[in-house]
Amino acid sequence: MTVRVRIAPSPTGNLHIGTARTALFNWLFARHHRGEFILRIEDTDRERSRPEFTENIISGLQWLGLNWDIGPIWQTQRQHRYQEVMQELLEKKFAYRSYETEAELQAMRAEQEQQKQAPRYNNQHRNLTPEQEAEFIAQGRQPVIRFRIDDDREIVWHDLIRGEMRWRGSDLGGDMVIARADGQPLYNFAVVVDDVDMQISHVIRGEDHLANTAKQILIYEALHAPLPEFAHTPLILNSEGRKLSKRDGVTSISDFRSMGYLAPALTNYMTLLGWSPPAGQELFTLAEIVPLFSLERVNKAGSKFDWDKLNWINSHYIRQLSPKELCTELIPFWQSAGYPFTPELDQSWLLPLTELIAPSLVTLKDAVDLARFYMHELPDYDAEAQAQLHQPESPAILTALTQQPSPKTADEAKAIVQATVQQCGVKKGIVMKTLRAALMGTMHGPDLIQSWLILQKRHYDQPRFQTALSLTQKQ
RNA sequence: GCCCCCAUCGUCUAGUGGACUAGGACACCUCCCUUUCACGGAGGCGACAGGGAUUCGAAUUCCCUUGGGGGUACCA
Repeated sequence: MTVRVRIAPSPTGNLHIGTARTALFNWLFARHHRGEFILRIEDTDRERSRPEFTENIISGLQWLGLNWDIGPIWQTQRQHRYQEVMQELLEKKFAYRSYETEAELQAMRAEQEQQKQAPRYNNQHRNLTPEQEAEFIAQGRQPVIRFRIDDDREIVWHDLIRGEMRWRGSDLGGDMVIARADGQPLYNFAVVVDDVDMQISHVIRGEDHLANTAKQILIYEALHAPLPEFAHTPLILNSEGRKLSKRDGVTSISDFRSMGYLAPALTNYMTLLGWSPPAGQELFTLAEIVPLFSLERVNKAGSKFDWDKLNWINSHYIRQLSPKELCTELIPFWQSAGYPFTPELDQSWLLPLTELIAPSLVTLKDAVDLARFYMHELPDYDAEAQAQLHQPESPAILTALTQQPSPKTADEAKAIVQATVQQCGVKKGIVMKTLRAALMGTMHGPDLIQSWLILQKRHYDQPRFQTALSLTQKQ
């Protein structure tokens, strides 16, 4: 059988990490089986769908490297097809027009709730006479179209992740609306028409669709269409253990990107949420997962999103990059921080700087704070650094340093430190601390010798010694 | 309320009746490296929700309880 899967996001928000993970699993499944992956934009909800969200979804999938073979296909472009199938269902009496007003439906639900019953549609318009229909129409009512769901039906399917699934028709809430009063087709109907037309072989989606699958199977049957395989993946949960939603803060792929997460880190982490490789390794590229991926190894239980682990994976991928590659990633972050530099002209110090701070980066954005000390002629001297500069031996050490030429190499820098140790008769640690305070304005940071060499290239070292020296006098 | 799903360290997970005194990863703690921070290296802490049943033997099978989650739209 030819494998053909799809990701079907609705453009009512940015590309959500849950959608992205479902896309990822579909993509991996398609690539593993040398099948096809389709992108379908489910924009039947016209009030909530926005073009900018479609834009965000498409660029997000591209950025993650989840390329599709067919699409994007917009559901709104398939209106005529839905009307056609709708007509067929009406003619064959699988569907009918239902004339309740919103208020009547609400009243029905309220009464059911009061009687501690499950809210459901009571199918009261299932067999209206032509006269009754004419009466409703005369009243100006706009009908929805409902699909018949027989209470005594049992729906059974074998889920590729969950095994045998069984639903009673009576638990599906009565005849379901498949088209609104304005004629717009609704999700459960449009999905089936599309999946049938597009010959989708495997429907892989989140477990929040379990009940929808039962309903959709009924539509497949009415259409005499072959059933695809179904696989319902576990959900990504927030720290409270609930389905991750927009309200949980950062959940869209574009947000992760602007926070400085790398695409390979994100796909690696998302893969680990609910799936594990046979051999147990945890770090792998998309290409490495493809031959290993199978739905059999997908978990049933939901998994909590864990920033710590994502951070660890991201820092791993950052360290995998060459200084040149990493620098290219970092430049946009430095630019939006407003740092004054010219990417092409300043390679001589941007590259060593990148190499220097690379081990400290968890996200690309961390480079903004870490590079701050090298971007302007003078740093801000924090309290700790000032305290160090107020030490009795500081003036002598700094004076000695100002009398030395700026070092061009690490060896020269170390020699200067050594000479200063001799000249001032203090321990090396004292010289290093004073040097760090004077050069960096803070007592913590990347390797001091390397930092000095970068500052020297910019001719920032001597001005900093001078400034530090003047600070030793102030109280 | 009703229906459905799920249940191993704090978190992600391995485990498909004996190789389990339950393995790995993240986080956390200790030590080493080091002028500092980070990286790296070596250790440590830490889990089968509870109760029955099946079996010579159960984390693994079955049942119940408990707990958690999802769904229950003229959203997707």
